[in-house]
Amino acid sequence: MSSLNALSTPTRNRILNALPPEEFERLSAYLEPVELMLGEVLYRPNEPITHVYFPNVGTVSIVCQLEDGKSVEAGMVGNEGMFGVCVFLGSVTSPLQAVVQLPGNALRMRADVLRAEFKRGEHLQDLLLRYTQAFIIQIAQTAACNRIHPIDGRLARWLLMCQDRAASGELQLTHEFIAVMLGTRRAGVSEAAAKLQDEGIIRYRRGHVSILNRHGMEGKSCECYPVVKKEFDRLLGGNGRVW
Amino acid sequence: MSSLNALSTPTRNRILNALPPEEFERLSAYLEPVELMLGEVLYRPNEPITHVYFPNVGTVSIVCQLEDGKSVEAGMVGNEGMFGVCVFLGSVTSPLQAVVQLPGNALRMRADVLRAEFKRGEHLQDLLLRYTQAFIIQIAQTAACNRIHPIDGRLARWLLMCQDRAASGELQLTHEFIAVMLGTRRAGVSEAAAKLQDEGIIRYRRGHVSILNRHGMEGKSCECYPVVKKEFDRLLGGNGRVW
DNA sequence: TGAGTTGTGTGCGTTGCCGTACTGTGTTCA
DNA sequence: TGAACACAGTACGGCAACGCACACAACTCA
Repeated sequence: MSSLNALSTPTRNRILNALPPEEFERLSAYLEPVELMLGEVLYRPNEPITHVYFPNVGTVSIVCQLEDGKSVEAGMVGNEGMFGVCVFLGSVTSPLQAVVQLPGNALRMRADVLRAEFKRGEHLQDLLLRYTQAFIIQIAQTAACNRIHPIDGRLARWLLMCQDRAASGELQLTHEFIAVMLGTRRAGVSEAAAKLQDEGIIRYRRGHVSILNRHGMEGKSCECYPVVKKEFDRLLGGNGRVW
Repeated sequence: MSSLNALSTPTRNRILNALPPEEFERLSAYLEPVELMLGEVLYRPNEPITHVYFPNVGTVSIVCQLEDGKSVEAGMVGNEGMFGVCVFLGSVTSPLQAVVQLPGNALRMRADVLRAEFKRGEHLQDLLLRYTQAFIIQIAQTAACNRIHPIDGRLARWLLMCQDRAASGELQLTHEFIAVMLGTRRAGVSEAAAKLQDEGIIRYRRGHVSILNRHGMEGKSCECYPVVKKEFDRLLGGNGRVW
């Protein structure tokens, strides 16, 4: 069917896609496709990181785990970015965890290869650094959001971020999982989700959320969504949507 | 009195101090000493950043401002680091604000000079990247902390971080200012501070906090303090104390 | 088909914090 | 010296979210 060869549509990852052809070609020998399985833990806190990942489809949560077993999401990564920033920032470990949130697939690369490529100081370095800046803003805004904003706005924001990265309004998610990401009770998510459903903004059933009215959801979201979105678009050359 | 010349004790900033002499010497021509005045706003959200700062003494808060005028601290910078990371990450603006929290002084450098130095890929690059990693961990932990931990632990943690960076247990701080940083009510800070004072851990009076029992304070702090501290020590070659 | 598992609805008492407000006490000026 | 101001003490009603718990519904698999 498709007459497009592998190199012309090599990946849906926007960082890799932004590379000039010769740089991408050099890298592609080291890129290995992998599946991202729902709930899979790709990085465990403080364990050596062997690979970095460039998602094509699906999303990964960067999660901070606390002593009592609670956890809170610090950031979300989809095909707009990569995870494993600590590798080129100079560390082989990180106290943060990476968990697959929406299943999909990614291209991964050995950490030492990425480090060497980064050191060359070409386009990849620029792209990774700009992504790092966007990621920092995402976390910082989350820090403020977690402190100030009520659960309803946070849930709406979180679902919008998922939709952006999933390239779809059909999300395989349980209230339980969302609760862990937002750092709240499951029951709290159920209540907030019920409100959104009553207003016709989403519809959900057993482990599945459909976003029916994106515009309505944007109205329910806290201010943090547009702040972070703008920053991503500005830094990563957004076209209005993340994908 | 002191027979030490300017170059042998050029600064108390630990990033600059970690540079090899020849690299520092090249930079020093571009380093300009500036005072950090209490409450001074060094970066305003989304306004072009012309200089980066390497604090010697004093601390600066990186603050996220929300629409309703509330604000929450995302990170704290003292002589262990620098601020203006967005400059070498590839952006001239940032939605975050930088406010002087404890007065002191810093060395500043023009943004374009720093960018060029960074691009050389020598030690400064390594140091700045490692610092960026530590800073990310700090913000991420704050995001979780803001969500989960009660105000008493957060206050203790915040005071410890101040003490580390101030190289002193005598802090010029009002409850009002602390409240803005923690993103809570002033009254909430007063209550939490009163508890610490009752236990003999701190003593305060009109705009001044003395830390009397550091060990006791560590016991009151939430887990986030040691997590972030360890990461800073690990990445920036800590000696047990930040200064 | 029926038992077990997983996901959601809902309720209830509790609590930490919010918003607000007013008082009292140091500090700083005119 | 006294007025004005900035900072801290304290109180009170209100509420969002918490922890917990139980019932029911949907899906899975023997």
